[in-house]
Amino acid sequence: MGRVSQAQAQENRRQVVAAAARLFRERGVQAVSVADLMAEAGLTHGGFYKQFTSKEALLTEATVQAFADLAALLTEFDAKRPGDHDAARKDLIDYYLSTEHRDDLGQGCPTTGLSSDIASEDIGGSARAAYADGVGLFARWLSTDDNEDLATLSMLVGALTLARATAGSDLSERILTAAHEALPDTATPHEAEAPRRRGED
Amino acid sequence: MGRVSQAQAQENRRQVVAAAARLFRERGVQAVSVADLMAEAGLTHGGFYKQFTSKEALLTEATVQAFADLAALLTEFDAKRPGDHDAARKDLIDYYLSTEHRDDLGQGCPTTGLSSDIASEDIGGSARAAYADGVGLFARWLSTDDNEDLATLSMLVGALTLARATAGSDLSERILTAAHEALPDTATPHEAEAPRRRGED
DNA sequence: TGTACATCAGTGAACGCGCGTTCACTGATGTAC
DNA sequence: TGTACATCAGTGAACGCGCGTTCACTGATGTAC
Repeated sequence: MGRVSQAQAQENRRQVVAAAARLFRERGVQAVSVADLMAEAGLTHGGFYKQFTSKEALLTEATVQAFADLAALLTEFDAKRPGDHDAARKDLIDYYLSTEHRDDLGQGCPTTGLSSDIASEDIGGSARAAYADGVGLFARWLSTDDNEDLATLSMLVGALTLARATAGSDLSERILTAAHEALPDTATPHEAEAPRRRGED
Repeated sequence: MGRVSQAQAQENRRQVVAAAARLFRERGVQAVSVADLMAEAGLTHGGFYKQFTSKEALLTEATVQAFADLAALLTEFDAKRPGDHDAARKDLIDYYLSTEHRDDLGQGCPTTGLSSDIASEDIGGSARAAYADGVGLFARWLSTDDNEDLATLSMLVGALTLARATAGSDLSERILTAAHEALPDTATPHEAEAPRRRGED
């Protein structure tokens, strides 16, 4: 299996980044090996360093990718409620605090899913910067005016984090419900269907 | 260096659990080796299995210990405001959302500090159960009446999680401030001094 | 109280294992003519 | 369009390393008498 076309190489690279964006959220950076990531694209581990300088560098790319996917999801929510951002915001909150989202780490919000791995990264590093950019984007979308809603974002991230860590206890669902009811003007049963995300490969 | 007194053995064990409670929060379970933990108590790694059945079993004990420390801290907050739980609650929130707490992972809140490692544990495992118990305890303390305040807890955990992951960006402080202002009846500048925690060894 | 001996907390070498990264090699791709 | 050759994406063995766990051993502790 010699050289591969530039288009194929680019596609392989894309798949590795997509796998990282998913698996890093699902299991954490340390629990996913370079070999695991390459295998997701149907490759062996040796070629990894033809595409990436290190596993850590891939984390930055995966973070950028995960937040790009989130941005696309937010756009989708807006598209379903043309001209009514408040309704889209309400829909997003319904989805965010659903048990479906709680149980879907790989495709779930990178703000929550990557927080712990990013917190372990060096201050000043590119992964942290990509993460902070993504958080800013999300917070701005959550605002009902032209600011950013960091308090709502904190509530969402905290409730999802806690619901995941207490999954299996009845606290888990009660946390999601409590957070939902505490968010102003969005106190409705949270059964909204989640928009389908684009498939990964 | 042969056999050691039962009192000394018990004290060594206590120190290893204390080290785990601190380092697991600080760096995460995977980033702390059995040798690291034993070294904190001045021991070599080989004796670990005379005291614990596995590293995972130690996580359960460390979780219990970390939440016991949190409970003691909450009691301290109450003791400083005799008969005025609401004031104690306000003090706790000031501390919780301070930059000092953000930067003090090892001694900081286990609800936030252990959430990611606990989420990776098996559902039904003892570490998860210890964590859920601790979350319940904290949520009950946060209530102004006899219930539990899971929404406030979500806000606190989310803000601290985000502030830590965005440390180095100006978002970090703004998240702490925004969460503080969003919590009802506690909107004051967050400069409260933190109670001193008991030393570790 | 003193003695003989079993206990067992702690030591340090060793185990098998998986990791991130490197590297000589392969052979289809891409290009210069 | 066809040919000769340089490029380089991917392979798979190998590197050094650190991990969780095991184990034969040590020798002070704790106990039975």
